[in-house]
Amino acid sequence: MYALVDCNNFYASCERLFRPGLNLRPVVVLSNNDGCIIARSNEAKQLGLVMGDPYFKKKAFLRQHGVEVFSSNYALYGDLSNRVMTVLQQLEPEVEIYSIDEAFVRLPAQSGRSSVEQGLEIKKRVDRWVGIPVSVGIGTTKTLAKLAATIAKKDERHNGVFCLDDSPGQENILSAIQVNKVWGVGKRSTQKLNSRGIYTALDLQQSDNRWIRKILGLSCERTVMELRGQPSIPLEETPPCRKSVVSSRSFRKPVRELAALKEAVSSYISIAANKLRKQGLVAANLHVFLATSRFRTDIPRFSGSRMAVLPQPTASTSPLIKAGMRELILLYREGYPYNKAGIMLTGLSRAALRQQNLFLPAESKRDRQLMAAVDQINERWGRDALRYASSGLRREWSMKQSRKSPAYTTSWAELPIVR
DNA sequence: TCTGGGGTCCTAGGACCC
DNA sequence: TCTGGGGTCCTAGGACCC
Repeated sequence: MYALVDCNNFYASCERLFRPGLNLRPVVVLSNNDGCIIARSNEAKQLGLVMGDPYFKKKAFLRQHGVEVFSSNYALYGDLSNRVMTVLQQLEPEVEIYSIDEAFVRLPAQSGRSSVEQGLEIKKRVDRWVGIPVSVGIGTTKTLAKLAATIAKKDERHNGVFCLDDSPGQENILSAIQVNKVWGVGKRSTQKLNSRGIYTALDLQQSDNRWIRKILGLSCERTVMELRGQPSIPLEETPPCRKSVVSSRSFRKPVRELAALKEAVSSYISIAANKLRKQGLVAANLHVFLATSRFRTDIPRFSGSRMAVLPQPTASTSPLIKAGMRELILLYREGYPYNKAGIMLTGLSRAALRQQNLFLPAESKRDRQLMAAVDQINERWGRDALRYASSGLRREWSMKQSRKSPAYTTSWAELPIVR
């Protein structure tokens, strides 16, 4: 059996962990730049707040209902996520970390306990050792486990653990689930399925899989097989090598000048290059992109991207910035109020196995040492302690985060004090 | 005034190879 | 009159996920 362990309202639960006074209060967490609501406690859900609601539209409502609002604090969420995953890995031999707040776990058959008992044990242990509430869904495939988890979360009779096995009642349960709730079935596929008379998870399970493949492709055919209890999406314990690294942000307010865009793009490149080095990778290509607001139809709009092929694969910040600046200048059009810029690194390979350029000198040892020194200093003193001048000093474009909680667990200066 | 960020996989079509 | 067959690689766009 597979279990999906899913942290309940993860970001909101993280914020509550160090503010237990908020435990029965409505809490929401905002996306970067304090843009949208991306996490809600159950109380906030009950107030009718929706995932993706723009903050500025709900500000008054939130104040009126005494909702506690947080900017996102990824240092905190990342650290608590690691703790949850560590507990799972101590408890079970096979764990796939699926996202920041979810993991698939294989439940061993010969444990002498039912799978629901094992699920309850997992839930109890995470609660006790980390303090984050989780739901556990169990099934013979990952897709069924995901589905079971939505039931575990919604229906309080199950104490947060639900098993969707092949018992006779399964059909009733599947027939009560809308097809768009199935993992892998999104908005577009739902439209196509609905127009062909398929509305529920049961309808999909009973469709002809060849026919589904013709209409919706291979991925959806796999989903059908999985709904029938036939594993078609394997557990991936060791994550495959990353294929791209992205760094992008919305600006605090629209930016028109090239100079400010250069600072932003330099900063994003610095962040991404550091990520590359941390994982022992190098990139062969750098993409730069630039866009005005998607939501303003009353002003001129522009969105575009350019790619540079680097002279040789690298993880050094300066050649990446050099290439990025060149592409940005070519991409930039004067007179637009840009609201977002970003970069993407692709063509990744392991630094140790990189393909050298026959006609260029290999990257020097000095260069590597410089990067290692920069990373070390920034690890110790914070991301921006030492940075390239091209990424700017005043950074008026930098994102808004007006309601951020302390980095309780990852910064000595911000440790909570117990009296 | 104000609407996030970071990923993956699949498919079709074009370019190219022998 | 008539113009093969079997491949690979790359890219862009679509769809999906959290």
